[in-house]
Amino acid sequence: MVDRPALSKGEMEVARALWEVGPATVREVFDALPKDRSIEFSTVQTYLRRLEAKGHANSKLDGRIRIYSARTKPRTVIRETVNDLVQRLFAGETMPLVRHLIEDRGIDSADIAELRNLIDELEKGGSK
Amino acid sequence: MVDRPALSKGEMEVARALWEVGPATVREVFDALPKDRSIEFSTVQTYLRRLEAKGHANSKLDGRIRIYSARTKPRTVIRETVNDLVQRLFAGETMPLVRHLIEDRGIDSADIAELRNLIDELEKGGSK
DNA sequence: TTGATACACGTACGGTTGTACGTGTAGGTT
DNA sequence: AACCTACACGTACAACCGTACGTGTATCAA
Repeated sequence: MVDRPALSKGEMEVARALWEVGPATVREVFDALPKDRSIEFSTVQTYLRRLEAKGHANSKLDGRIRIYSARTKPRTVIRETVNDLVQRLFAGETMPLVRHLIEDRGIDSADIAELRNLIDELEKGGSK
Repeated sequence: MVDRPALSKGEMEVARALWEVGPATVREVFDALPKDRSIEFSTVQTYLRRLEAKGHANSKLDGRIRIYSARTKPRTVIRETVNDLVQRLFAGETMPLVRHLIEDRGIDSADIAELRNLIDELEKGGSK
């Protein structure tokens, strides 16, 4: 469990794109970013470099093209990021954020169904 | 709706404390921070100053003592922060985060009950 | 073979952030 | 009166962030 530096916002979105498109070139990561996200190719390149510097990615040259791959799993990064956020903005409590998400951002009926299942499961199996 | 600069992590936790203890002195905000949060008084002072500079707080002198009060509501800051996070880390989707919170951080049975109510309400009234 | 294209890599630069110290002074304590 | 304490306020400073440009070079199209 090496303690890697936290990701900045910009790094995070590039990391997410990298998770999505798997081991990939800068171009592929760049293309995987939301198209309304106006950002230069070279900026993405910088983020990938920094991601690697922070130990969140690896890269190797394939010919003259550099291939990046994620080194940390989404789950890990999400956990650390969300834990930090909950700590700072909600004094460590989970539910206020859950409530906010559901009430403020809204979820559709398919999500409601899924959520119902989720908590049914929790109630059944997961005591602890 | 003046567009205020986003809050940094440190500013956020101080903002949260300020919301909690209402108009308050630096000392009161300082004391409202989790006691395991090792931080200097003067650092909190700096954060409050920055919060004010960013338009998220006001202050006035009451005799020798400066009183800070929040200028933005929790809901607003939370909304902006969470929206940004969801955008960057979850490509804009709400449910993966909800799922993460419930599965990874866990909620107790009281919370489950509350959640059930919440979605019952949603299903009943709120179509849209 | 000569451009055009694409990419790697180095570098940059002002702004923000985390963290805190030091100095001056008012108000309480002996 | 002489201290101690608490706070305001100014200042600091390195690291990190967002953002990107420029230069060199390999590859592809004509």
